[in-house]
Amino acid sequence: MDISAMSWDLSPQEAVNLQRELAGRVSFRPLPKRFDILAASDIAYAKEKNRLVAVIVTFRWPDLEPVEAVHVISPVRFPYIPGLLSFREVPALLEAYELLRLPPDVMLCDGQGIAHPRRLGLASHLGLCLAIPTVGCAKKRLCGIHGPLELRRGFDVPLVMNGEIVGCVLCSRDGVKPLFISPGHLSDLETSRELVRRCLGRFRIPEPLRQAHHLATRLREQLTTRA
DNA sequence: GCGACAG
DNA sequence: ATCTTGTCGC
Repeated sequence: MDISAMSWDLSPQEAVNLQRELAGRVSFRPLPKRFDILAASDIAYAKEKNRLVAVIVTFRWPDLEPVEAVHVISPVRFPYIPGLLSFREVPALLEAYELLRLPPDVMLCDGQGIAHPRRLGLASHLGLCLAIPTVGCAKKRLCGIHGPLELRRGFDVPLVMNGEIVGCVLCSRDGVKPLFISPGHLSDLETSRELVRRCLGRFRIPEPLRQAHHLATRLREQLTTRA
């Protein structure tokens, strides 16, 4: 199957079948010890106009100095269905990716990696399409179970699915709701968690994702405020 | 049948 | 995610 020529106009059932097939192609390995560019992606929706803004921002690693930011605005053509988020967001992110002048070495995604019912969350799906390492960083749990977590910055507990550890639940700041970290593609449990830890600033959301989210929101405003 | 349910 | 007002806290 040729991922680059993939059709994105699928029925939910076809999407599920595709996920089952693609999940077997996800691979795991430690993220590179050293690399130059980290990317973070996010999407904002202009509900009224049925359009979305896909944003990718890149940073130098490990200092996190901004490098470039790109975005695309495109129509929403797949409904939100828990477990099928990637079919709604990945197509636009692939378009945005083409606009980057400097290809990133790793991408942080706003959603799950393999912590997914069929082990193919947004981060895994996107990483597979781009053939680059990705890490999933979600604000809520999709599936899996975990024990109690002490709400102190840096603390984490394993996220378990069917007896297997698929990620971790990480407290990014004292007293806040935890993040759900899982490997996307070409990454692993430990290096994914450490990458996110190194991206933590003074807010709950890791700084790169937070900036991508800010830009997406700002662009959505323009879309709503203008003609 | 009854919840749970990324963004 | 989006919509939406005031409000509690550092």
